Amino acid sequence: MSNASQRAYAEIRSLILSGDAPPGSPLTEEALADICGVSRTPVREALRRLEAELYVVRSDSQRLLVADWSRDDLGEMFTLRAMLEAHAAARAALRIDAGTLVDLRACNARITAAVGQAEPDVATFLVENRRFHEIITSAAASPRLAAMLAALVEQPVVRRTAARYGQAELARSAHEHGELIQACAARDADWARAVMTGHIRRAFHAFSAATPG
Amino acid sequence: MSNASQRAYAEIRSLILSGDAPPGSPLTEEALADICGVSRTPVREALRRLEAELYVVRSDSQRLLVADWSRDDLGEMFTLRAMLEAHAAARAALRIDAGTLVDLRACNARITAAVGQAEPDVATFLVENRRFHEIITSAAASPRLAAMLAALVEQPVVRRTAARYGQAELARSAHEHGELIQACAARDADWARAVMTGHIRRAFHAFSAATPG
DNA sequence: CCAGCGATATTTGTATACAATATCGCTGTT
DNA sequence: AACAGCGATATTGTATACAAATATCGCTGG
Repeated sequence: MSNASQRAYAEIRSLILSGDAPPGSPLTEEALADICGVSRTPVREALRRLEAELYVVRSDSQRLLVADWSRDDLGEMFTLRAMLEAHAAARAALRIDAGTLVDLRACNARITAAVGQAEPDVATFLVENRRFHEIITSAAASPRLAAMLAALVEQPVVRRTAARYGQAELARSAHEHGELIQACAARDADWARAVMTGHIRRAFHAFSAATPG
Repeated sequence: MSNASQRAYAEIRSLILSGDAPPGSPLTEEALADICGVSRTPVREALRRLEAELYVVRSDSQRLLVADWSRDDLGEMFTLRAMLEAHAAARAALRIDAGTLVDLRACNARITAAVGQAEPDVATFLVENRRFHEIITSAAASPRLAAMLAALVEQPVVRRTAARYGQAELARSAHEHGELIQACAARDADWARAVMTGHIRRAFHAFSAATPG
């Protein structure tokens, strides 16, 4: 997937996640091509990928609609993410090298600094938190796992979760990251798995509490 | 994905899984278009999907190669499949309806019959085994889970595993299916999860024993 | 004989044209 | 007024043409 396709993918995905293209609204290739400033061909490739990732669904005969994620869907996404990311953490604990461990510590130091103040820097938290989880996933050294997780980690979902977190919860999140680093340094896969499972499931409950309906 | 795209997908996938296109061999769009009797456009769509499912990988600049699955890759695939399919079984136990339970029993009755003889009918076993697992996955009622599992269940891998099984192991497999049906009928998610986990992991070890290198 | 380089050829990426199919609205009939 | 049938329109699916990127191979110079 090269230039135009990737831009189309990012653009359409952003339309969906920002809410500009609300659930159930139709996505026509030509309109998207206009918006993205490319032809239909790369738009189609982007749509096929979004379809595989269940961001869009096919309605009665072939028309594409923005998918509508129910409360149950979101719960299932969090559960799958908890399973897969915990598995990634366990693998990472067994495989991570010293240099990556240093990166992880540095990353979490930035998170700790961002949330240590009375008025936490949520923007930095979001960026570094994402990076932290990416490092873990990458250290798991399983492209298949990484691909599955990529379609499961939604920044807007994380954002809503973080918005619900107060300073205390953000700090606890950073603390859990620290414990995960300890588990990795100790090469303790079970420990890492348990910490990550709790980490994600707590996020799920915070998200649920923040979500009406 | 309509007619030509789907045929291209099935055709190329079959080329890869049959070994006609061995690991590492290059896949050029035009050649595949000739083989499939369609133009490059549907071939490209098929390749994008195969790429997402990790059947093919991108080499140095943009050329596509048939992926080479290492022993570790296969182990990771089995582990992921065990996790996800066990999760599917747990969900299925909570959601399955009476009619589907009847289908499941009928399916496993055919499996039991096929493997009950001294000379087991492996072909029937393979067809009905696949159907059995599909029913469970479908009863889990999670399109996301179903999509993830679809890319993980390789018929050639299952075939090699079954080929390694003797009559006793095939019969045990059928028995495990029966236990899974019991767990579902009892609405016992933990039981279903445990049975499915063991079921897949045993298959993995049989496969490993059958695989040189 | 080998390294570096450039022309050629191959291959992928993107746009566009065309075909097939479904949707929607209109008209005419009952 | 309601509905069937039909035609216009919109949308997707496929093929092809062209552009850009990349590899291949032969040439030249050392």
